[in-house]
Amino acid sequence: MGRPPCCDKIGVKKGPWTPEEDIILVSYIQHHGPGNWRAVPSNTGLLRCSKSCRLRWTNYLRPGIKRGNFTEHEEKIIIHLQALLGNRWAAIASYLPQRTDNDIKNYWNTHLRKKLKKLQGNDENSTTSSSSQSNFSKGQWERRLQTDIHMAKKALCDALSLDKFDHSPSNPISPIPAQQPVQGPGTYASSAENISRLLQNWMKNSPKSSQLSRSDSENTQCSFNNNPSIGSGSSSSEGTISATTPKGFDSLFSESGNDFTPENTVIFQVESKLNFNAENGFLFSKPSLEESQVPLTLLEKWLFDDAINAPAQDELMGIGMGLGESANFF
DNA sequence: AAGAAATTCAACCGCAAACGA
DNA sequence: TTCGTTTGCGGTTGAATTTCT
Repeated sequence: MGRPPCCDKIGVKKGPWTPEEDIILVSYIQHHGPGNWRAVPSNTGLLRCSKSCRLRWTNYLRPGIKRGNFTEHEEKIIIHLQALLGNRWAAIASYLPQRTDNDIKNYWNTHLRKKLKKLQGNDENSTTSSSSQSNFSKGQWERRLQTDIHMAKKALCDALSLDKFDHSPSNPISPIPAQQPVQGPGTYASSAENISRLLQNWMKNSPKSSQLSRSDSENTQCSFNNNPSIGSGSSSSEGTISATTPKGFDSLFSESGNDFTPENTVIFQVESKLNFNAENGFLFSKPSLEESQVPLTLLEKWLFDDAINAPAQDELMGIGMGLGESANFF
C-alpha cells in the first residue's frame, strides 16, 4: 500500500486562492493559530487540502511578509548565501525573515540566476573563469560544511544565551526564523499590511469575485486601528484590525460546521506579548534551533565551547564576503 | 493591432524528516 | 523500536502578464 494522499482529492479545489478563501483562512488562524493543518479544511469548510492551506499561509498570508522588489542588499545576501548553502531556500529565507523561501527561490530562478550567468559570461572572456569555477565547486562543500558548523555554533549559543544575540534590524543576517510558529493567537493577524492589502484587493475585485453591487462596495468599511504603540518602536503592540464584511459575505462565515463565526465583522485582535516589531513588521522570536536542538554531544560541546570564544556573530557575512565569488558580482 | 515568445510567480507535487502513539 | 501521520522543503508547472516582432 502506497502513501495515502495528504487529502481527499475528490472535491478538493485547486488553483489560485480567492480573497474570500484567504479571509476565511486568516480568520481561522486568527482564532486557532497556525498548525494542525489537517484540521483546517474541515474546520473552515474550505475545499482545499491541508497542504494548500499551509502554503497559502506561509507564502502569502503570514504576518510580516514583504513582497515586491528585492533590494540590492537582499540580492547580495541571497547570492552570497546561495553560494554558501546551495538551494536550501528555507535556510536562506531564515536570514531574510520578511521573505518566504518560495519568493527567494522564484527570485533566484527568474532574476539572479540569469544575472549571475550574464556576469560569469562576461568574466569568461577576460579571465580564467573555468579554473575559478572548478575551484568554486571544489570548495563548495567545504564552505557549506563550514557554514553548517557556524550555524550550529550560533544556534547553540543562542539557545543558551539568547540575550547575547543581536536581533536588531540593522543586523540583516540575524537568523530569525521566518516560518517558526509563534505561540499565541493574537500574533498571526498582526500583519495589518497583509490583511489590508488582502481586503483592499478583495474590495477592488469585489464586483467580479464577490458579485457585489457598487453600492454594496461603497457601504463596505475596512479599518485598521492600530494601537499608537505600533510605530513608536515599542517591542510589544496591540491593535485591532476590523473589516466590516459586505452584504453576501456573511454567508461565508455562517456555514454550518464552522466553529468561528465572525458575524458581520471580522475582527483581528493583536495582543501584546508578541514579538512584533512594528517598524519592520516581522516577528522577532527565539532563533530557530532546527538544526541543533539535540542533547549536547561531545561534538556539540566542542562547537559550543568554540563558539564561546568566537569573536563576532556576524562572521558568516565576513567569511562569505571574504570568499569573494558572490561579492565580486557587484 | 495582433500574435508569438518570454517572463513571472502562485500553487502543486512528491519526497523525506519529524513527530507521536 | 516500529509504524502511521503530519509537516516542511525543494523542484516543477502552468496560467497570467509583459515584451517583442
